[in-house]
Amino acid sequence: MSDETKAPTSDTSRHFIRQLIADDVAAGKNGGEVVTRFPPEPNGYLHIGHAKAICINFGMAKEFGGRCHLRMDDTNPAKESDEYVENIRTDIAWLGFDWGKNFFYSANYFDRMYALAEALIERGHAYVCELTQEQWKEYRGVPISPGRPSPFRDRMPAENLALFCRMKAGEFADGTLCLRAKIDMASPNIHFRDPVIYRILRVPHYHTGDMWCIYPMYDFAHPIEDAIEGITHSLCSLEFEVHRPLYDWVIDRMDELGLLVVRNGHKIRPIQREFSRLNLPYTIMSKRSLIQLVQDRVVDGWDDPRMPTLCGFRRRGYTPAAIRAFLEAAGVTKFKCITDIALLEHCIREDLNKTAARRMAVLDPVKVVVDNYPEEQEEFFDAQNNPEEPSAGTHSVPFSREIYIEREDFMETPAKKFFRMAPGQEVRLRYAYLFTCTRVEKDAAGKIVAIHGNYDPASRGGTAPDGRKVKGTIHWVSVKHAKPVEVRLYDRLFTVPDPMGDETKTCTDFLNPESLRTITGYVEPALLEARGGERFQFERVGYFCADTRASKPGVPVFNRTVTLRDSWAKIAPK
RNA sequence: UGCCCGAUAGUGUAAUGGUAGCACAACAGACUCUGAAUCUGUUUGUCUAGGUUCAAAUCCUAGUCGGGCAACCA
Repeated sequence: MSDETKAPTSDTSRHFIRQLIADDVAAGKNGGEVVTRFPPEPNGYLHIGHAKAICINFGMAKEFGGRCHLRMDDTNPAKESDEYVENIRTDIAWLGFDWGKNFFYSANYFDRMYALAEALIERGHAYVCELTQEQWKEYRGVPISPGRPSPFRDRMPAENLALFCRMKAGEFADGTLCLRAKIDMASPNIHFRDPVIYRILRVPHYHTGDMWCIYPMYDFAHPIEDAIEGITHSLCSLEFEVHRPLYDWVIDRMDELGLLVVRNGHKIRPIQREFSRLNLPYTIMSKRSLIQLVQDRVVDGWDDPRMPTLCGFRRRGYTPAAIRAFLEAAGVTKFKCITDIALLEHCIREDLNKTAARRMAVLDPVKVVVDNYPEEQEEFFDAQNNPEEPSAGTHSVPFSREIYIEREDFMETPAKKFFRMAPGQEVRLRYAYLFTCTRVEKDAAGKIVAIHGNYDPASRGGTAPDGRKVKGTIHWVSVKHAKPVEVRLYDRLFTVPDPMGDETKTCTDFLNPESLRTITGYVEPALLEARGGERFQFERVGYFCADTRASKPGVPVFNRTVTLRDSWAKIAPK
C-alpha cells in the first residue's frame, strides 16, 4: 500500500478524517482497505448538506482506493418510500459517485438483527420491558442524576426470549412492550441507560410489507449494518457523536459473538467518526421544513431552483463539479460553522466560466435606432462561443438597424466613471460596430422609449481602423431577430440568515417575496435551440440554464443560476 | 445543573512543540471587444487567565463563549 501516491495533493485540505484514514491505511489496519457508506433514510430528498456526507464518504473511499456502499436506512417504515429511494440514487449518481453493486437496504438485515437480539437476550444483555413511555421517562432520569432500573430489568433470559418472540408474533399492541439493551442506568450518557433496541410498530414496510411488526432502532441497527457490510469507517455528522459509545457497545457484542466480518485475514471492526454538518445562510436544511415548503406549494416542488436540494441545484443550473469543489473548499471539521454563500457562487462561476457557451440576451430592453444604418439591411457577425475555450468555435449573430440594449447600459447624464452608452459617448456594440448616441426619445412621462445615434461603418467587427480606444462594450440583440423568452430570476428563498433561528416564528415568516421574478427577456436566435438543462452565459449578465420542465423545443425557458460579478454595481452612484 | 464536543482574519479552513499559511469576501492597481475572466498587491487572526518548555495556535489547569445529548425518529 503506497501512501505516497495516495497522499492528498496540496490543494486538498488535510482534514482530520482524511488524516485518520491515511493513518489507518498506513498502519495496515483492515489490511489497508477502506470501505465507507452513505446511509440515507428514504424519507425525503437529498440536499446540499447530504452532499457533504456523500462527498466525504464516497470521496474518501475513492481517494484511498476503496469503495462506498449506498444503503437505505429504512428501519422506520412510517416515513419511508420507494419514491425517495429512486431520487436518492439519481442525485448521488448525478453528483458523480458510483456505488457499483453495493446497494443495500437495512431491511435486508432484519433477520440477522432479530437473531442478534435473541443472542443478546440469551447472554443477559437485553430484556423485554413493559414500562410505558411515560413511566420510562421517569425511570430513565435526567442527565444530571442517575436513572432507576426498570422492574423488568432482571427478568430471566428464557422469559425475555419468549416475550420477544411473542412481540414478533404480534401478540402485543404498539408501544406496550419493547426490547431494551441492558447497559448502565447510572451512565452520564443517556444513550447508555438501557436504550430501546426494538419497538412494536404495526406499519407495513415499503419493502418487507407486513412481515414484521417489530422494528430495530437506529442505534441498534446501524452498527450491525456497518459490521455486516465490513465497513471500516462510518463517517457521519456530529449529532451522532454521543451515540458512539453505544455504537461501539453493539460492535463489541458482535465481536464477542464472532459476527465481525473477516476479510483477507483481517477482522473488520467499524469505527464511527463525526464531522460538522454544512450550514448555509438564507436557507434551511431541515427535511421536515423542506417537505413543508413543498406540501404548502411555497415552492414549485422538490426541484424548485430555490430549494437547497440537489435536484433544485441541478434545475437551477449548478454542476456536480461545482458542488464537489465547493464542499472540498468548505472543508471538514468538528466546528459548527456557516459557510458563506459567496464560496458556492464562486465555485459555480469558476466552473461555468470555463464551460458555458456565451450568448447575448437583453433582460430589460430599451430600443436603440442606428439612424445611419440602412433600413432594410441586416448582416451577421461571428461571436465566440467561449473566449476561455477557443476550440468551442463561434456562432452567428444577426444585426440590423434597430437593436435592444439593457436599460441600465444607458445614462442620459452619465455618472462619473460610467463608460457605457450616453449621449456623445462612443461605445462598442459587442462583435458589431462602434456606436455613438445622438439623442433620446421620451414618452409623456419622461421615460426613454428609444435611443438614437450613429454607427461607424469602418468599425465592422467592433474595432476602429484608427485604433482609437473605446472603453465600454455592451451587449445587444437585433429587434427584428430577437425572440422573447421567459426568464426566471432567482434570489435567496429567505430574507434572514437563519430562518429557523427564531423559535417564536416559522421559517415561512421569513420568505423572500423577491425570491422568484419572472420576466420576458429578448435573446439572440441561437438561444432558441437551447435544450432543457443546457447552460449558458448571457454576456455581462449571468449564467442561465434552460429549465428542464418548462422548456419546449424552440421555446426555451431560462433559469438564472447566478449573476456575473458586477464591480460597477458597487461603485455606481445610487 | 450532569456528560460530550468545539473555539485561528469578515467567512471557511491549514499549521500535529520550531517563520501563523490558503481560499472566499473586501480594497487598490494592471489588463480587457464581457465593469466578467485573468494577473499583481493590500487590509484584517490564534477566546481569556495562569502554567509546562529554550520555544505553545498546538501540551496542562481554570474560566468564558458556542453547539449537542434526556423519541419506542434517523
